[in-house]
Amino acid sequence: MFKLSKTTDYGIVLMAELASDSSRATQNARELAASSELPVPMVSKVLKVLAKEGLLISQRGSKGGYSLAGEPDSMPVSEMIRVLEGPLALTDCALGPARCEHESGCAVREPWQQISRVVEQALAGITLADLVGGRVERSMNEMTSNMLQINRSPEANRPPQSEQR
Amino acid sequence: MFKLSKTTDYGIVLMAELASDSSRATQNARELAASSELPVPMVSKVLKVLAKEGLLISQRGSKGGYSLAGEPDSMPVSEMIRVLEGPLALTDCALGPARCEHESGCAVREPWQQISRVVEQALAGITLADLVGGRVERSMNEMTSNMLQINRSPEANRPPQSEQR
DNA sequence: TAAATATCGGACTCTTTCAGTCCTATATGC
DNA sequence: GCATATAGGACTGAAAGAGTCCGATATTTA
Repeated sequence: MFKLSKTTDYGIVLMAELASDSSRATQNARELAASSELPVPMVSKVLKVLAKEGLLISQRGSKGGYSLAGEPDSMPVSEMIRVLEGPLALTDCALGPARCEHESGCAVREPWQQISRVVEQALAGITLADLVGGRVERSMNEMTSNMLQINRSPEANRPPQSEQR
Repeated sequence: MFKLSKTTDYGIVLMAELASDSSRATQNARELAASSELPVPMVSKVLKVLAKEGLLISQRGSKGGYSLAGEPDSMPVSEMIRVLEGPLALTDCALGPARCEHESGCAVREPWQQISRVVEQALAGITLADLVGGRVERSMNEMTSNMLQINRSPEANRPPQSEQR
């Protein structure tokens, strides 16, 4: 149905939970499960992934737990999605060349790659700080109107720049 | 893995196939399967959905087949995705209120709704004509830079964190 | 009218992914 | 040493995905 997995959903909720209460820099899985009203084993599983991928710092043993590995405003949503969900690609062939067996016949391969990249950039422009600060709505509306306005321009001259990452 | 289903992928390829060859306004499932190198039963299944949803016009009987229901430049990608994939919602709670059982506790519900909407708008800004005309890349790059510029508002000034492993 | 050709509307199967649980090993604080 | 955490798996049931197939209906052509 073109939606994120629950794992990713939970992961971002948990990150937001950690970011929203700076008085408790480190919280363990049980505490986070309680405050987010999510099942403990699932929370534990997600936190492990986030720690392994470097978005959280884990502390073992008694008095242990998890804390953010960086500042919320330097943690883009696209990064959380990437580590929990895998690389963003709207279709298989958007993952790169030689992924699609119908190379020659497919006319929409390159557009898909571009579109995937745009979605990723949109998600890269929103950080954890935006989520907990409620700043998303305003910037989103401006963003949207600008996007539509630009894409509705029928003819324009192509700037020969291609941005790769 | 946060990607579209093959059904949707096929559907857009088929729409593009129909849009790219205006000399044959109507093509049947077998012809479209041949030109797109996709299995016939699957192509047939997808075309049925697109016709039922009003994106294609179907003609039964001998000499029958499918044709576009409108002009390619008035067929946004978001619409094709919606009819084949269902309503776009990155998470369950983005589908609307009363979808999430953790209403009071969840701090990121509204941001998710906004983010979903932005992704949808991004996809609404690209039409079938863009796909077959290869116009996507140019407008996409402009769009992206504008989105990022806008979102980099007041206090959030930082280079995007790019974490490689 | 009869035959050939297409779509229409399902049901159906097989496979893969998802969501969630559970267990053992290891590290840490007191 | 013991209680408490995370680390890293394996494991299961449920659900969605991908693809096939069949009978019914509509249309063209001979």
